Amino acid sequence: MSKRKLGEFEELVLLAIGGLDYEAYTVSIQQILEVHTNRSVSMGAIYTSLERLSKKGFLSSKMSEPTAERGGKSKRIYQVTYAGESALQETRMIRESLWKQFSWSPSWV
Amino acid sequence: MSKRKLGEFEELVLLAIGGLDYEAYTVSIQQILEVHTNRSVSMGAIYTSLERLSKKGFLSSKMSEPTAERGGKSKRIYQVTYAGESALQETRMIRESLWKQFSWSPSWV
DNA sequence: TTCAAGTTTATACTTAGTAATAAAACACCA
DNA sequence: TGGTGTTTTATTACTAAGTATAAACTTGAA
Repeated sequence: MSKRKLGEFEELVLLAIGGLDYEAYTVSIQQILEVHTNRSVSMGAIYTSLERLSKKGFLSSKMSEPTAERGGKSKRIYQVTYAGESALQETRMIRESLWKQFSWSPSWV
Repeated sequence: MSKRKLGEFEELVLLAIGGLDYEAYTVSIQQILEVHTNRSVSMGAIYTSLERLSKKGFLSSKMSEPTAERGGKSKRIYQVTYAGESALQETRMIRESLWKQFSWSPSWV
């Protein structure tokens, strides 16, 4: 067992995939992320993130059949593994426990 | 506006400081983080993070008076700025909206 | 003058983001 | 029917930003 931590973008990618029931591939992930974060996200950024997440065991994937539309080449479909889901839960817990203490006070500077 | 984003560790540091009312310096931040994350955190990691966060305008700081204990030199005390607080809120919102969609399904692999 | 409690710097490693290339499939027309 | 173009997607190579470790420096009380 090694590092198994989540980067900030990796976390968003995992969450996006978890919301895309069996239909998660680079383009649909990109769309979801752009909608939720309200900023543009490049395919390459997603791709490298997907690779790392797969290596860490947080994602599994398989190639789909090609579809009968123009340019409809086969996609690589991703899914969050059990390990991925627990990693998400864990970082969520940590942040929540810190938020409980949090109180913003006006600055003295 | 600017690209002011938060790294995963930067976010934890900000949250920790927000919970340490006027008493946040490197060592107390370290303690809080170790308690909440249950893993060891180095001073240097915190320090570089504090620097970046200050440059981004998410933290302000001042030196304290020395204390009367052995080795009690003056500490640099940090506080979350208004900008820092909103950055935290924003990333929290994004994650929450993604969690709403999230549903983990057993793998097909 | 020694030592504890801090801060700061140097450096290596990991994640994130950009840009460019490659490949698979359908459309369209000579 | 074969070739060229266009769309959709995957992949790789490179650069920038963030994270981690370790060691060096500073200050002040004992």
